[in-house]
Amino acid sequence: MELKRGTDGEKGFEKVFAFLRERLLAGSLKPGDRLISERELATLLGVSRPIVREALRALTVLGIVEIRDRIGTVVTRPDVSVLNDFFTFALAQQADMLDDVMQARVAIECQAIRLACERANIADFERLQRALAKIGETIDEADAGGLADFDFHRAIVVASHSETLTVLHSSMAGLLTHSHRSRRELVQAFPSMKTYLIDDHRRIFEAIIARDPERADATLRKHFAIGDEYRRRAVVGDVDKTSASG
Amino acid sequence: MELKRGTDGEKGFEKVFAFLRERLLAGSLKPGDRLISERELATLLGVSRPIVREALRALTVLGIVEIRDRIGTVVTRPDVSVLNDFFTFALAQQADMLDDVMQARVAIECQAIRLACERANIADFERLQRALAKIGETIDEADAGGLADFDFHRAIVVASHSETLTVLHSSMAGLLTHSHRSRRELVQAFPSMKTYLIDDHRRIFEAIIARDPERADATLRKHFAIGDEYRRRAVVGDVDKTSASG
DNA sequence: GTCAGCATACTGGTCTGACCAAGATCAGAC
DNA sequence: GTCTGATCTTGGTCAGACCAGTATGCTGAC
Repeated sequence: MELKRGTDGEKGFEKVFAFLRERLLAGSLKPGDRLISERELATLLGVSRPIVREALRALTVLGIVEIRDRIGTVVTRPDVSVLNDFFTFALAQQADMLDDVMQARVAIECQAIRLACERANIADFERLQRALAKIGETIDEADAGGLADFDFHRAIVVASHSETLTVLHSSMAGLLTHSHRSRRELVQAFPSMKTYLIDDHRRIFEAIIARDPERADATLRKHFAIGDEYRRRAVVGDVDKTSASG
Repeated sequence: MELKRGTDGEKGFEKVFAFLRERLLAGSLKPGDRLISERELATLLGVSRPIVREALRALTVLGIVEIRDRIGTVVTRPDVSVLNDFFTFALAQQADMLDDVMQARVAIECQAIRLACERANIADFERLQRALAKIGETIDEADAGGLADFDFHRAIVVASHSETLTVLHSSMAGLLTHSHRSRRELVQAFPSMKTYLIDDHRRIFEAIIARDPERADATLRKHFAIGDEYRRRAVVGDVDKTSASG
């Protein structure tokens, strides 16, 4: 990595950032710790306060520290929001990335569901069941339905008890909700989707209950594939109730 | 999202950040564009220059813009380094996260290999083949061997032609190299690993050549599982040449 | 002795204005 | 028309200042 040893060579910002990074990585600065004040840091490193603020702000957007007004700067546990921001920006500038992100989402979820089969506990099962029920109840509503769909999938990832997977998954949350919602809007055009949505999710749920990773993965994968298929058909205007297309 | 409409309410930093974020997300600021100068931005938004710098610095660490000394600030294509930084920091503070990250790595790679089966071209095949050969050549070297191993796996992800997967994968590169290297050190203790390493990678390669996603995924997954198994046995000192354990 | 209340030191949040070094630009010399 | 150099502009940084609240501790009342 480009972890330059920061004795003196760097410019102001780099110096402060490297200084803090070292402590952070070495563990001498742990979550919960309060940093010394901006002024002290400035004099300590021989830079001006604005520079210190730049470094602190940088760490803030990275979710490493939190600047509390009139309190001080404290080290926080790494947060998701960074990835969220990143994906948000990245996506805005490359719309074609959306399909890519969906692939990543599939990757995360399929791995999560395998872990979920091993690690899920009663609470996870209950959460999944509730989400499943909600999907059935909101099948005709685009907004609520999309949310229920999203909740179910999130419940899968949560059940994996893997923080990293959860973080990655939720970092794509913004995009996923869009996707889920638009999928629900397709329900109007594709009545057959209702069965697909309900049955698929139920089958996925059952596979987790059965603690069968292979089946769960395969079912989930198929679920995504069918969703893609519907979306493709929607694009070409091939609706199953032979209505007019755009 | 917390995309507050930034007319005036926010504090200085938020105001500038929100202002730029809007342009970035709306697409009026595209990669390659040069922002107006810090001074102009400051007067335009009614804040001081240090504040503007904070916002620009924040965007910099997010990999959205690049501040070029004495040139100006330009919008860049979203970069991996953010995720790299994030994972680096996150991992430093939660060592237990490493296993989690490995799970994410498996997720990414298994998805990537499926895509690779569909999308890989001749160049990808050749890259894989070269990496495979390298693995055979460097089987007795810890460093070079670890690198060759890593290259092969990266080649898989590259062959998926999915930028997001590639980004995610390489963001975990730092950790993966460690993992690959320590695995190679195990080779000393487990002579049987040589066969495992070479044969497994070859089987993976063949599955991609055959363009069989299911087989490729399954083989890769098994590959990881066996690696885990070796690592577990190493921890408990169960070496296959009945040598002394630590 | 205890506790409320206020003064003060300290913190982040921000601004102003200034200086430096070097790329960018354009006028003027050739 | 081209080349060169002064000037403008840009980022990089600093110093010092003010504000608004927090935290602390001292003081005085009880």
